[in-house]
Amino acid sequence: MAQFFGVLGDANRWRILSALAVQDLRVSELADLVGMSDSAVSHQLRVLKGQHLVRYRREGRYRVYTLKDHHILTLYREVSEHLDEDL
Amino acid sequence: MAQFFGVLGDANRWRILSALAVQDLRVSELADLVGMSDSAVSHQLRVLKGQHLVRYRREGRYRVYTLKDHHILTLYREVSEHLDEDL
DNA sequence: TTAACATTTGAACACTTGTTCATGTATTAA
DNA sequence: TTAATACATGAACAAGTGTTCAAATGTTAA
Repeated sequence: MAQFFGVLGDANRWRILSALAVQDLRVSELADLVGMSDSAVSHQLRVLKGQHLVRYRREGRYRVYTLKDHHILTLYREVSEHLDEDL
Repeated sequence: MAQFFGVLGDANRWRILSALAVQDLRVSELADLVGMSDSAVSHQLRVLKGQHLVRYRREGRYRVYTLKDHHILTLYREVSEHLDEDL
């Protein structure tokens, strides 16, 4: 449980998830979008995969990553509301 | 957002929140319940307070901590379900 | 088959985080 | 007022985390 939340406790990982919420993407595309190196993105995708938050399919020589569980968006909205109360 | 999730990314903080979900507690009681030092609990309560997850009221020379936002329990349940899918 | 491309992997490093320990502050009982 | 209690705080340290860089792997185009 704590481990799962911990994975969501990083801004770059949220950037990756947000990008994937819009559309499936290759690693290099993700890297460009979120402004990280390919390698850093790859490392983080591994972490996200570890919590079954993303998965990939192979397309030619690319790996196209996709959001595995859209529940995460619900989670995002709920926490947003919680945080709005903090003003 | 990431910061909020990061705060939930620690097992000891969840232990504290879980204990407070049952009943309001003083720092020393919390420390006993979760098996941490008073000081460690105090440090973590500060972190939780920073995200408006707990608050306290003074009672005599004690501080009685209480869950400030029970939404957190909903969050817990939702993530539990997500994690159950990972089998 | 070979070269180029896309991504992963592992080691190294700086940075962050959580705990302990010693000390400080606030509150009440004596 | 003083001593004791309850808790907070800050510094210090170990352990954990995220990034970079170099090298390895897998895939396709030439």
